[in-house]
Amino acid sequence: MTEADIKLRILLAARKLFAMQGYEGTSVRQICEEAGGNVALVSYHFGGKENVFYALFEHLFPGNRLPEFEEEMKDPMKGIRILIEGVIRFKVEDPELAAIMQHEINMRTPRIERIGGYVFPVWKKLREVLQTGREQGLFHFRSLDNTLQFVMSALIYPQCNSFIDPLLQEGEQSLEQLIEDTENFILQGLGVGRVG
Amino acid sequence: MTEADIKLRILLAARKLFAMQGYEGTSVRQICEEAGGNVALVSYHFGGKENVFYALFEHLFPGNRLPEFEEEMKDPMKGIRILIEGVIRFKVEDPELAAIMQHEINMRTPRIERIGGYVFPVWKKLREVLQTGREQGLFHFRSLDNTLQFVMSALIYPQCNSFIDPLLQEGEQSLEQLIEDTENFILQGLGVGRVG
DNA sequence: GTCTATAACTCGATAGAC
DNA sequence: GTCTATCGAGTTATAGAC
Repeated sequence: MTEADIKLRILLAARKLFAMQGYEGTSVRQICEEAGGNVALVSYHFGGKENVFYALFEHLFPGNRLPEFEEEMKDPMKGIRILIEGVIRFKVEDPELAAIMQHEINMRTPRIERIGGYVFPVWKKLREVLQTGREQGLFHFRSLDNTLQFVMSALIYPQCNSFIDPLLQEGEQSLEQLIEDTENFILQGLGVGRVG
Repeated sequence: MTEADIKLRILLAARKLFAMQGYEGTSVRQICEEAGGNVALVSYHFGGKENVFYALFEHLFPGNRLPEFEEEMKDPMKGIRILIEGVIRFKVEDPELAAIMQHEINMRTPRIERIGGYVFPVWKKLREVLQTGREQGLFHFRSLDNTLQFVMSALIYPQCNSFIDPLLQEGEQSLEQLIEDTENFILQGLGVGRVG
């Protein structure tokens, strides 16, 4: 068992447990047990529970790759599609980190400020795209603030709550179908294709 | 200080603290300190921390008044407007209880099942309204499951996160304006007025 | 690098005084 | 009805053995 092994296993164990129980609700003991190591390893490798948390974002959050799409973002239609697809893919591929973020934000935890540093660039870009799209006559809405929140909602919220599964009846669907439905709802909500 | 006084003060203190810190993150000691009473009063009046939690829903959740609108719900357009307005008003009038619910759902806490008993009737009604509206040719969408989640998202998520305030720029708005914007986005998203 | 043992703390709950 | 005092079980963190 090399150092990288146990460090990574601690990270993955922490992600799993933070997602299920929250940061406060998860003990260092639990993390190390899940990772197959000893209680003291968190202090030794990360210097405390808090640093394990931030290491998750440093290593596993894909929003850091946003600058790669700089060019496509200049076209609002391309831009909003890329953002929709990117956020949904993130949520499906790493539902645990997504749940952790949603929880931290909802609870306004003491870690929220540093989390903002990771996620704000994504939503700022979405805001720009909505703004540009309205200026070009593609999107139609009264309030940019509210619209930003509606679009964020449709991206963030669904599929994050197995809680509401009893209300659903259609069973499994493909990722592509989900992305298409989301695009349709959001673009219609933005009044794409509307006259005036 | 009568019994009702301290019981109510404990409830309000618990609501405030659960909203800020979550159920697990809030100690009985904190609740009693906030309520201006002693640690033992929770055990005495409620029989434990858990019963304080459920008492919040029993006494303060307005979704229990849903049956009053049975008649209006038969018209999908009236129905969806009532649900939109009702949910938004609840969130604005009792943001703490709303935050508690969002947190519990997000974390799939051990209390989630009983919470479902309070909130599922509301979302079941929304599902019915969407279904009926589609059958009547008013709404247009592929997946009822996904659409239900998009509408729920636009209702639940916005205004719940002061976290994203740094991304907003338009300042205060009236409740009526918020309801109107939400209605517009959702109804457009549902394809109201679309041909075919 | 990983462990055990333990210090120092906070938690929920309650017995018993008043 | 409300308090103090306390129990037992949990927590983070770390000193020191190996």
